[in-house]
Amino acid sequence: MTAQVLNGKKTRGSGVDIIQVAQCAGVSPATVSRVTNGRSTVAKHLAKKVWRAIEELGYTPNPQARALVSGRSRVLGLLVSEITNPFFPELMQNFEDVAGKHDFEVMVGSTNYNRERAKIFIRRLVQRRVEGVAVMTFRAESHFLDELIAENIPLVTIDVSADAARSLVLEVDYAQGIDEAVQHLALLGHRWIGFASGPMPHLTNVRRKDAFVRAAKRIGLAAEKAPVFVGDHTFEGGTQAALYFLGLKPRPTAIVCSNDMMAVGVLRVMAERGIQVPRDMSVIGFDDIHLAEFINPPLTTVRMSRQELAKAAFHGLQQLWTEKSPGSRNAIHVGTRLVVRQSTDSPREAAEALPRKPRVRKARMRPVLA
Amino acid sequence: MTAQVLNGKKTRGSGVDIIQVAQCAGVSPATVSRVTNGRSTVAKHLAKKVWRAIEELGYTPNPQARALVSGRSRVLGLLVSEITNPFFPELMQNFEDVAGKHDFEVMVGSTNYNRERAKIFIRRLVQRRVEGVAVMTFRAESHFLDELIAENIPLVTIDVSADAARSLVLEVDYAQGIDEAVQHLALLGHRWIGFASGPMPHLTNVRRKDAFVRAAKRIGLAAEKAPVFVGDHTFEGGTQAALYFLGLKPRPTAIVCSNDMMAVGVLRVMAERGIQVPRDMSVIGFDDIHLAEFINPPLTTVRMSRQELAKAAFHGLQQLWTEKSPGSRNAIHVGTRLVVRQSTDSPREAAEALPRKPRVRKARMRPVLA
DNA sequence: TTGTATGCGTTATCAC
DNA sequence: GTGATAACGCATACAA
Repeated sequence: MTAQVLNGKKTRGSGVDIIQVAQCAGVSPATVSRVTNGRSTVAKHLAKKVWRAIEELGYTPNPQARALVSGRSRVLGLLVSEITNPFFPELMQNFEDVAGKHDFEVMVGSTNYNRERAKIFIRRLVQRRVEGVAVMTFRAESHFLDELIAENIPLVTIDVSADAARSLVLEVDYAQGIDEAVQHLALLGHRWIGFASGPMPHLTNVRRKDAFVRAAKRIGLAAEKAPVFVGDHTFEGGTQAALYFLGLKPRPTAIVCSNDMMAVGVLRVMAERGIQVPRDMSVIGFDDIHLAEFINPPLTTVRMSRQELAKAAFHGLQQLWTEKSPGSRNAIHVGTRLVVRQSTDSPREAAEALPRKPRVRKARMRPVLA
Repeated sequence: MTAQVLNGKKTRGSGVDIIQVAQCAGVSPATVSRVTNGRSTVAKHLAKKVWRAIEELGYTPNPQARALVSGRSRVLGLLVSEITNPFFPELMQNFEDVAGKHDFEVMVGSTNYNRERAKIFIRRLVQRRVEGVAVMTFRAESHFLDELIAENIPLVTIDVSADAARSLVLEVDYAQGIDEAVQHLALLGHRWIGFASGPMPHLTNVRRKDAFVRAAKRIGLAAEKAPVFVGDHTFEGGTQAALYFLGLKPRPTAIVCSNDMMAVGVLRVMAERGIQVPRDMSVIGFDDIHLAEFINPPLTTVRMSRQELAKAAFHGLQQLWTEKSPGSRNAIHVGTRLVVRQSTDSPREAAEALPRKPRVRKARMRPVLA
């Protein structure tokens, strides 16, 4: 029963429109519009009166009318690959937060690695006239994006450029965190480290693996033949990787995983086999999903900041909006870093085998053979 | 370079409007509108021609224009309490899927138990003229909803009614699954079972706890003094609960938790103390979050179906839309059920103490004292 | 059954 | 700086 009828006219929703505000403030609708849009060409005292009227009437501009006349929907798209992967919800929230601060709404869609789902979602995006899309899918499934590209919608992707005029790529520095991970292990005394990779055609996984191989080489460990198992970034992939490494003749003393879910799978196998982590085997993940600190033992992992990623994605879109010529565009850099928890330690036989670098950060190095 | 200029007029976005379609099909705009809106009052052969024109020109109706003239935004709101709780992303996806099938977009917001966040999000909802909101927050924070109620926006809540004209409540049948859980434990031979509750003023937690107490009573176990620890539905709350139950004089042989995160906390404490689950302690969770099957050991838990919940929420809104008189409205029922995994087993001393029901489903009952 | 005309609430283009 | 006024793209009341 909140002033549903005003001026003999039914009011729906917020009910009050720009004309009523104008009347109440004693100005023209145009001036009200200028005020709500932050145009600086309005006299102070008039703006004041307009704001007062807005306050008094509880006026909120109608977004659909605005969008219609301005051609800008103030809606963004966010495409992720699987919402059940804890990495993404955090990313979504951070993206929505930045977007919201700039008065954008965001449509989120999870492909679940399903081509059809992606297509349907993208269709919805163009139908709703989104002003930009962040494709946070870590896959080069750019054929999904054809419709977006055809509509000339600004696009921000990860790792691999969309090959479109109005697009921009976020370059994740995998090497940074993976270097830290390998050095961390080397310092602990590990000399034979396995890498559980994600599915191989995907660029992001190639990069993670290459970063590992280079890091291992650089550290002087495992020469060029660091053992690599190609999994699929799932829990099951992790169990398979664990089984593979456990079967190796000289068994690795540590496993670095291409993502956290695989690390969780590895942990499960170790637990089932009675192999203590980290005493008998060190494990490192990648992503730092929420779960990483709740699993047993808490997972040492490489963190890729969701907040940084979200901000970079939004700013990338901003860049594309304000950009005149699609020329001088440079990729946006996103860092990674190691987070040490409790799934890494010195290997049991390490202390005497490697007496040369006894100094390890914390006092977590165990006494010999104890 | 996709037909950006048509008829000497710059086309933006999908570019083609209802008038062009009308011309192309040789009918009036009104007829095109009737066709796209599925009005049955259009002659078959004309509709055919219209569809052909739509196809040919790649026409998609402008949602903002539609919303403006019809007064219906085709946008819904979804409010959850914390996006990092794996329960919610699944719920979100399911809700978006149902909504999407009916041509609705959904704005999701996570309060993170932060009053200010909720307020801000709700303001955005009314500004965007959402047609309905699903409040899946499991809390009676109805003061958040005042603005929604004042705008007379259809509201679906969980457990506790919003006390608004156009609202409806989803009644989750906690007792159903919790009964199953307690009976499952009783069948395994447990007679002294602890309950780790969520924060107590909240109705949902009261209901879960009451369901447990009643189930325990009904089963004839633990008389009326089943031990209850009031935690806070977080991982830490779970560790505290575990410590509490471990300190009890006759130590419970099983712990039922009010949600999965607490169960995960319990599991962690058990692991740290070297207490084997399920051999030395059985643990049951509630929710069946994704993580439940990946934790060690996989968690026996009560599943509350996200899909069922999402569908119920949407159908609730539909009901509110089509409803004439806000009278004959009945709550929507949502069930729960036990999912048995590997965190439950017979207590060690059970077999001789309770010889009466030796038959347990799978062959998971251990030999006495082995 | 189909077409014509009006209006939805706002921004933008002009004059002033 | 400020105010009229014409779009924006569509649904719909009404006329035919």
